[in-house]
Amino acid sequence: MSSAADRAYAEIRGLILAGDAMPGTPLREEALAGIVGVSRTPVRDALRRLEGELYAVRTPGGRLVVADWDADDVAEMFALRAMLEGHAASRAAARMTPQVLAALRDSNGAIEAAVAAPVPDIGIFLRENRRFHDITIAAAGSARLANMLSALVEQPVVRRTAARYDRSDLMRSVVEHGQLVQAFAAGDAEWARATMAAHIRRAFHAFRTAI
Amino acid sequence: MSSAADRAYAEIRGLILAGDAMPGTPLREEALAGIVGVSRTPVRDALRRLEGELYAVRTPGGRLVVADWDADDVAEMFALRAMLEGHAASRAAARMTPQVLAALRDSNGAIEAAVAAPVPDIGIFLRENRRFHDITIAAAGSARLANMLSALVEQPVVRRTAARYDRSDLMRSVVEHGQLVQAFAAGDAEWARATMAAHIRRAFHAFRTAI
DNA sequence: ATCCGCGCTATTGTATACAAAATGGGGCGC
DNA sequence: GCGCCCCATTTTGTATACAATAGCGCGGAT
Repeated sequence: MSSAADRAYAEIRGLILAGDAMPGTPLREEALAGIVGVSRTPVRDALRRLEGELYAVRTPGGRLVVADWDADDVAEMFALRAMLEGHAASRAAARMTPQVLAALRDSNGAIEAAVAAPVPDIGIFLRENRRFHDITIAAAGSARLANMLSALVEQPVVRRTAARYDRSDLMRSVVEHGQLVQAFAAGDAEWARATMAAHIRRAFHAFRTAI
Repeated sequence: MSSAADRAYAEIRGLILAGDAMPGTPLREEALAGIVGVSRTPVRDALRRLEGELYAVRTPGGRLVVADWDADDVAEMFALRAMLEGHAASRAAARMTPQVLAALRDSNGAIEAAVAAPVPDIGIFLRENRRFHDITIAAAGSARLANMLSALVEQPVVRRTAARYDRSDLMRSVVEHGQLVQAFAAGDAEWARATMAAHIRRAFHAFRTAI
């Protein structure tokens, strides 16, 4: 895979998500090339991807600036994610295999262990939470769906939310994942869909109160 | 906007959708550059966009080939479109204005006229149908939603379906659009969502029987 | 005869040079 | 003083040259 373009993508995306590049900040190719340490060509590739994922928007004159995520857009992202990931859960339930089910149980077990520790390990929680959802999306068996969701799963948003969770909040995630596993085990697509949608909408409201 | 890159995008996309480039056909940058009459640089831009929209997929070695749309993927596209465009209709209903409503009525009036003509004009039908849906998506006021739907609205798929419509099929679209307008006029988001979802799922089955 | 390894070729990735276009500022006219 | 137009500078778009890498075929050994 293309190393320079990928590094540029990751680094510029990082700048945006970390808040180092505020909304409205112009994304100048040459300046970014200097920062990343590559030429303009891979930077352009990265910017085009970021534009496609709406991390950047184009001014009338063709210049790119960091996109502004207002509260409405965040709400819309959660709504879309609830819909699409609910759909993914539905498909996954219909295609569930013992191996995938075991992987999901393993992931949720790791989350539970991290939460049950004397000092809950947020790092493990985030990593395994991500893995749980990735496994579900992969189990849905739709490349298109996975592609759409990839632009929607904002790890930093999840992180900021999780950082403020107390133990009972974290445990609620474990319980909800457990409910999802039950729905998957039963092969009940609608149960899985509804549970996933509820899980994500709860996360949305946790996020809202967190900020 | 960038003329060469856009022409390359449109032309390569056209090759894929027209069936001139069958699934699995390698998309070689230099060859495409020759066809379009530009250099590799804008062709690369176009290919990256097409890759993001899953018109092309990447082989393990980094080469791009035309993606294969099997029946399952088409079904999934319609399912996603029903979900997302239903959501768009819901949002549009909540944000409806007299101006947008008038534009939608105007569009559907044009469709009805085209269908009612002694020889139904499929060209006008397709153009105005597209406009009707575009107005709805724009009225939803979500750039992210519009962005996702743009990769999902396969005009050629619609075209192949519409080409086999008889007058009663075409008229059914007019009726369904009329129902949507009613839901919009009432500002009933859930009515609009359900009507749009039903409209698209009917189109899906029309497509299935057409092929 | 088949399988492995080597090297060649085709293809993509990256850098740079050049062209075109847009923004911003300064000066001119009203 | 205000507004507008034009030019300089900055920034993006495109082309080309070069580098790296994957694929593939050939030849040899077992």
